[in-house]
This record gives sequence, C-alpha cells and structure tokens, in this order.
Amino acid sequence: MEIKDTLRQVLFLKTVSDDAIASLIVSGQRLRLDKGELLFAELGRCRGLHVVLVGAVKVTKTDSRGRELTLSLQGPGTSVGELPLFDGGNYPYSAEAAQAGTEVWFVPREIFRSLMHSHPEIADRALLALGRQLRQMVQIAEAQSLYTVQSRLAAYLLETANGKTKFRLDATNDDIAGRLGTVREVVSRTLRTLKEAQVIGLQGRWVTISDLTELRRIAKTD
Amino acid sequence: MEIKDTLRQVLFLKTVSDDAIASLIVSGQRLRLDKGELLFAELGRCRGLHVVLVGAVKVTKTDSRGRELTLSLQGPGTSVGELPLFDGGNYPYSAEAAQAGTEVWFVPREIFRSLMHSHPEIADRALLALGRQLRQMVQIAEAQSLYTVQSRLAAYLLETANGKTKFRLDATNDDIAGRLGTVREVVSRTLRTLKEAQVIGLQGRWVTISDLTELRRIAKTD
DNA sequence: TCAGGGCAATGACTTTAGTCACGGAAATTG
DNA sequence: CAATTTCCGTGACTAAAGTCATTGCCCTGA
Repeated sequence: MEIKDTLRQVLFLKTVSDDAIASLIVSGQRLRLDKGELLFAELGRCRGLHVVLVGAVKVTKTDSRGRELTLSLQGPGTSVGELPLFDGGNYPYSAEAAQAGTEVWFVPREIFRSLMHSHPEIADRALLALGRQLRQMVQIAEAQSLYTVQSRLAAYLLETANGKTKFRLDATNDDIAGRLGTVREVVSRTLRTLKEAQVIGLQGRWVTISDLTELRRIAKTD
Repeated sequence: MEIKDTLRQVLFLKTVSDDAIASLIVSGQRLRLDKGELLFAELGRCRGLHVVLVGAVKVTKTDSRGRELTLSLQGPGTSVGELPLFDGGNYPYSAEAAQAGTEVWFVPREIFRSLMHSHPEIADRALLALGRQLRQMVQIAEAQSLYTVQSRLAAYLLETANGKTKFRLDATNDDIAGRLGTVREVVSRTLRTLKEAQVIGLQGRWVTISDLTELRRIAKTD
C-alpha cells in the first residue's frame, strides 16, 4: 500500500488536503523496527509524528519491577503517541514494535506543527482522536479498579472472538496478561477456570465459546 | 466572583474574545446542586457545557455492585464533562456535586458548538484540556494496575500534604477510598500500617509526615 | 533430527485486598 | 443538648491475585 493511502487513514489526517499529505511524505522517513525495539520511551521528548505502516506497535506503562500494562496496540493506518504533539508535553508511556518487521512513518515535530498551523481542520479532528483515547483510558482505569481478572479476560475473549464461536488466540498468555494488567500464570489459570465452568472450550490455542450468555455476564458484572 | 471571571479560568476559554464569553453568559443559566445530586449520568447524552462556579463536582465510574472510582474532583473555574462536547459521544462517566451548595454554570450544547465553530482557537486549547485529562487517566490506570493500595495512599498523602509536614485530612476515608479505588476499611487499616511503620503520625484527622523519604519511596515503588 | 528457546500448565505458597459485623467517637441538627 | 446520623477502628474471615519452582510441549533452525 502507498504511504499516502496509509496516512489518509489516520483519524486526524482524513480530511486534510492532498498537498498537506504530500508534505508529510517528502519531509518524513520510514523507520524499520525489530520486535521489541523501542519507538519512544516514557518521559522522553516527542520528536514527531509516528504512523504505523506495517506490523504493530504496542503502547505500554511499565513499573519499577518490570511489570507491564499494555495501553493499546496499534496496527497500520494509525498514529502512535500523538498526545505530546498536541499538548507539547513529554510521553506519558513507551511504545515498541510488537512484531518483527514493523515499519513506521516518521515526520519531524516542527513539520507537523506548522502543517497543523496552516490547516485548522487538523485540530478539530485531533479532538476526536484524543477523545477516543481518553475514552479507552477511562475504560482501562475502570476495568483495572472495578473488575476481576476473570471478568477482564471474559471481555478480552469476547472482543477477540469478534462474533465467532470458535477462534484462535494469536497472542501469547504473556501478551494477554499485559493487556489485562496481570501475569502469565493467572491468565493460564483463569482460562482453565472458565473451561471447567463449561463457559469455554479449550484445545491448545483454540477457544470455543460454549456459553455466550454466561461469558457476557462474567465480563459485565464480575 | 463574577461569572465572567470564572469562565475565563476554564482552560479552553482563556484566550477567547470578550463577546464570546458574553454570549456564554446570556445563553446560560446557573444550576444549584445539593451534595450528591447528579449533574449528569454515565451513558447519558451531553446537554451542554458545565463550569463549576462554587463548591466541587466529583466525576466517577461506578460498577454494578456500587463500588465507586473517583476519576477527578473539580473546583471553581474548571469545566466538567466536556469530552462529549468535543467528540460528540455520550458521557463515559457520571458527575455529582461533592459539596452542599455547589453551583454550576450551564450553557446548552448548540450554543457552545456554534461558538466553537466561529472561534477556531477554542479547538486548539481544547486539545490542551483533553490532553491533560488523558494524562491523568493514564496515571490512574497505571496506579490501579501496577501499584498497591499502600503506595497509592502514600502518593495521595504526599499530594494532599502539598509540601507541608503536618496537615489535616479533609476528605473522609470513604472519599479517599473512592480516589484510590479501594474501600473505607482498607484506607483505615493502611493508615495505621504507615503509622506503625513510623512513616507518618496520626492524631484524629491530623497527619504528620515523619519519614518523608520513606513515604516517597513507598509512593513510587511499592 | 535433535538441541534449544520460547511458551504453557500447574501445584504450593504468600501477599494483598475485600467483606462482614460490631462498637464507639464525632459531628450535626432540630 | 439530646437524638440522630455519619464516620472511624478493628477483629475475624474470605477471596483474589501474585510469586516461585518445576515440568513438559512444540516449534524452529543449525
């Protein structure tokens, strides 16, 4: 896919003129990242706009003892860490490539800022982008504080199932643990609990939802 | 204080023209709320702009069994629940008066939206407002998932102390529990634990910080 | 093809947090 | 100022989550 088309998918670049997109292309560069390679680090200064072209980027918070909470996982056509670009602060989180061969389009901060200046419609749409993120963060905060691991896992399974009854867990238990704000072992055990309660079936990494109603109930109320 | 002056303190109204502020005044009305009275409810449609004039408004998430997480506490000169005003969605949280005699300036949605339309500088500053909130939410999510109650309480005490060595806890343990995402009893017990560890002193609602270094360490790493 | 690395499963245990029930202090108000 | 409400403290218990240690599977690449 053309870079141009990918940039167009970014929420706050959808309505911008062609020549504005062109200027992001001539002034930018492609970054290639290995799995686990840092795109930026928490507390670091923002250097510019990052748009995922290929692969995926994981945005995380890590505590002093290395436990990790995944705040979001962004695929192609989304920008990562745009917050400091809009409010001028530092990064409140880190971002790293979640897959080998991840590629990101990078545009220096000043270029983007001046583009924003000459295109006020970017700010309007940026409000939508930040709004979406804010809503996601509220949801994560709520989930972490008010719901059990079992409930969060149920919600994760429903989301991953995406309507299907049978599906594969592509993420490792470690990845899932990061998303749920817990640890590998607990994910493994909680999956077993759901299986023993006949809510899901498990064969290797394949999950079958046996009792959708119950899984939904657990996701919402436990 | 004049309504005008209070509105001027709102982050995204600081740089707006006098006549814009005037239009918010002629088209708005004053709401008076008793303690605990709802300003708006989660999932509800946004009716307009709410700016705290007197008292305080508490923004919360509540789970199905009534446990509450306080997301923010806003005093005079701040707007509450502006997110849906900017992104068009519904409220992701509820808000209620945290004190008796709380007063809020209300401006209907359409009035504010049209003002935003004719004053593009509002959108620029709104980005700062949403950015700040997003940062706060990231911090809450992190705290809930990666830190213990003791650590969060230590952080709360440091924040409340505001540099002083001796200070009064104005909030009830129940309020504090809401902020920390736990329950009354645990706050009480954790305060005692900190006291027994000689980190703080306690007499009634008065707290003395005896070991600032240790309190900071607990806040950051436990 | 087999050696090594990454991943999953799981038992045993500890720690942390939440629930329940109660007594009593403090503050508010008619 | 007495009655009532609100709030605090605390013991005993339960539940949820995290840690540690070990085993074994399965994929991948030399």
